[in-house]
Amino acid sequence: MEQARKDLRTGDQGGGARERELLLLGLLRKREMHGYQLSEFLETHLAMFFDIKKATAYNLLGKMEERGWVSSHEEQEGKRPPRRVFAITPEGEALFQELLRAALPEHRPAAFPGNVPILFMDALPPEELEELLDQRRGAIRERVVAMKTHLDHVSHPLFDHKLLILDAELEWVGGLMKGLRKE
Amino acid sequence: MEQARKDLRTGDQGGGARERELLLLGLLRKREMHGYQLSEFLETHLAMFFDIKKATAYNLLGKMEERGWVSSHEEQEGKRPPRRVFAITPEGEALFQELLRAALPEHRPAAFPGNVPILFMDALPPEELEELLDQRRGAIRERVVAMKTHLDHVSHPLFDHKLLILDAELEWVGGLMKGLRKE
DNA sequence: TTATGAATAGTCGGTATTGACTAGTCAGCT
DNA sequence: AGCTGACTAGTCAATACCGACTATTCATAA
Repeated sequence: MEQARKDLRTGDQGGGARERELLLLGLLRKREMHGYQLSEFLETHLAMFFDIKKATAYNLLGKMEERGWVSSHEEQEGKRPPRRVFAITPEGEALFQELLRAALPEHRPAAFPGNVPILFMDALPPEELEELLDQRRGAIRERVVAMKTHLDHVSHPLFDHKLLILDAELEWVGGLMKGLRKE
Repeated sequence: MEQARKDLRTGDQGGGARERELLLLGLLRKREMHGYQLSEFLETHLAMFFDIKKATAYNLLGKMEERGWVSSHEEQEGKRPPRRVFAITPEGEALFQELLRAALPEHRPAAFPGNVPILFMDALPPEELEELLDQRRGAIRERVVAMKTHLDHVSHPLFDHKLLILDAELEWVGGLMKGLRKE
């Protein structure tokens, strides 16, 4: 009897970095770009929301080209070093549509690694704890301010999202501190 | 002139998986445990909040032992395969204190990879988009329900946090849908 | 003109992380 | 007494990800 085909999903990642591909495809959809342009955009406009580094973008673009979702051609401008311009292919567009419709209705619970220390609050004396939590609140407030400064210029649902989340965290830390004082 | 010492931070990670170490140290602080026990605990009690897999836990424990923050000894129970019991050392306790005080006042902005598709909402016809967003709302609501069921039994600040975040996201998706209908 | 620094366009080596696998033990059923 | 599935206790190969580095060109100023 044959072994059931090894469920070897390696090299075809099991749904992990799916959004990153959606992101790159979506950006290439608006206009073709070279890798550097893409990663610049990621770092200057999207870094607040999503964390993809240059090297990762190049890596993904390479893989997506192998799979036929994007194509690339060299382009020379003056004497600058030649650059590879990436564009989305029809197969890429199809995948984009598919990924988009799959991702939109789903809810991926966010990770808050910053909350680990909350598990161990009881290891600190209450006064010190209160002081530290107050500092945390201050840090969140600073982010809100920084965010609102941006908001004057650009408005986007993702900004609103970030603000709502920050508000929620602010309220939460406040609640923690109140809880401390009562005991 | 000597080159300024290479800023080679490899092998001494630059503040990335810091929280994972704090987490493991904090758990070992309450009582010593063998690796399997630890990873069981992570998967059954903490998976909702933090995402560490078994293999990662073992890996970290190994490294932390090398560095002297935890110690381990073999233990045999009946005929079961022997297991390594990990305990925190005084140096580990000192590190724990340090990491805790460093992490508590900081705010690490959370990543929401699930929001990538929001960037490309305009690629879909409004009716379909509304339908998909409605499904997303449903998915969030289900999580709230699941969460509240838990809350009857255990109460913990981390639960409250999760609920506040879910509420915020619910409100946000609602807002998105309202925005759609107005145009 | 030549040094200095910023921008352009990427590559590469190394670590972190994990899915899948191994291998022994126990409990219950037949 | 033999079989099956669940539990225990980990290991390992393979990928994902990124910090740091290389190398070229352009702007500018001394």
